[in-house]
Amino acid sequence: MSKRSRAAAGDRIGLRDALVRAGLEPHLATLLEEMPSKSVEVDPRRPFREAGVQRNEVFFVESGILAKYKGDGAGRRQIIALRFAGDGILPGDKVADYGIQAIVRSRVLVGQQRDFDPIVDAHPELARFFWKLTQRHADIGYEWLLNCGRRDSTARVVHLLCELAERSGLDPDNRRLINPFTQQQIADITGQTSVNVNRVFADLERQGLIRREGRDIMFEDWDELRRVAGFSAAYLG
Amino acid sequence: MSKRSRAAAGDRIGLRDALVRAGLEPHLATLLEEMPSKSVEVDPRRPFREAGVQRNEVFFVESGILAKYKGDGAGRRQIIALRFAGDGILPGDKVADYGIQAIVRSRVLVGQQRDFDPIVDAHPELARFFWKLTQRHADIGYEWLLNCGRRDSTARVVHLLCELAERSGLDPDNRRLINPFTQQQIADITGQTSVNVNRVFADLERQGLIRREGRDIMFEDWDELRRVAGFSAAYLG
DNA sequence: CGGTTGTTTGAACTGATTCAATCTGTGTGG
DNA sequence: CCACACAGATTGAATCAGTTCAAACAACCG
Repeated sequence: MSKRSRAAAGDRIGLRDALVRAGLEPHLATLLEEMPSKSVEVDPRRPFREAGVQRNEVFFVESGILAKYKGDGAGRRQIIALRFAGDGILPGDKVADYGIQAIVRSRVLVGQQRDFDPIVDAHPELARFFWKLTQRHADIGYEWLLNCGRRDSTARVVHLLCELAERSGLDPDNRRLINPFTQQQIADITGQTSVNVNRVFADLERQGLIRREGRDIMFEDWDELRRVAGFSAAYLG
Repeated sequence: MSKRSRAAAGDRIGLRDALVRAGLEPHLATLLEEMPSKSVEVDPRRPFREAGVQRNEVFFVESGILAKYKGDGAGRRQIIALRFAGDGILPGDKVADYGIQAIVRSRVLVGQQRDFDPIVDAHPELARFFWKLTQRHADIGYEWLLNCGRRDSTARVVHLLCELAERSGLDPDNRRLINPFTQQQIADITGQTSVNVNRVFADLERQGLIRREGRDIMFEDWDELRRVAGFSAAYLG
């Protein structure tokens, strides 16, 4: 997805535009938008789709942010991926082993796999487009894995903030990041506890690297933050 | 990829067969195998491809195991994905931010992107096949993320062993797992130190859950191991 | 045999968790 | 406007899982 010049996390753009920005040919984007589907408002932190059931659906995020998550079987929860406006959650060939929740109030286009598949079959470029999109999602997943596996808790949190700034299109001179996450959600993404996330934030603020206003975050020292996070935007493609 | 009835980690099967087993139409598999390419022996734990350079190559594993890895910029290393026989490492549109190494001595078919792309363009089913394959790889990556983020060190190690048993096709009544990994590599996959991996193994053996002969591992109590790992093979598709 | 690579063990340390309590902001109904 | 409930943020104290450092040991190979 190419970078957007100015678009906050909660922005509202049409699905077609979002797909075109993501690199899809306009006429194919139109096709997808016109696919039989319903557009749904999804409340944050409420059940939307549970894991473990057969789901024959396609989702496209029109606005807001969705999270895919998995449980470890003992109540611990890991958010494994985020989907921003224009991103999709595509059906696999098996029972979905992940649930879906919204991070912020989101508008989601829900289609049926039986309507989606024929369109893809009829337009080979779509398979290629979704292949590339899946590749991008996998690459982000790999960076998250590096994050959880090899970085300390401060770096993990800051890395997520840097990624969020990139993906939600913070402009470089505007230092305010509109942070849509609760500390618990940041914990679920970065593989730690909300208590520790809170301590990390307090530390960062004490060191003067960030300043906080409510949930939002001011990047006081962008370069130093990138450094402590070991952040390089390369993996975002 | 469908399960193989009997095939150890180091087995030697033709690429074509491996691709067909992975679900590809025979004539398409033939096309890929006949693509201009060279077949290379890759030594384990030696540099094969470094991160950060433009790579216009496609790789298909003919035999053995390849690992994709990333560094955190401070010398710490995370293995982010494994590729078994029949798996491919497909080119992205950007500079590869990961390196490649072999886990065991492997035979790898190396092709050029400029030869690969036209074949895919000419055969739409290939785009769909690789899309599905990428989706599978992403799903495995997500499970690894859950592993690193939410499970303790014992569960992480055992989970990897269970996955290895599934992916390399251990048969259910044969309890011996031919383990190709050094403890350092297991540490690099599960996000911990080799010292701790060693302690985990010693614990598991002390508890009678596994027995070790050299590097290989006997599953003494398959059910209990799956339980401590929270392992369910669903994500492997 | 010597060199190299991987495994094992101990002791000290520390980053992060756990548990529990308190505080803050926001929305709701009276 | 206030009282109340609720979700999320903050803090402290105790604990523990996993790291770090360092050294010894084992297996393999030319």
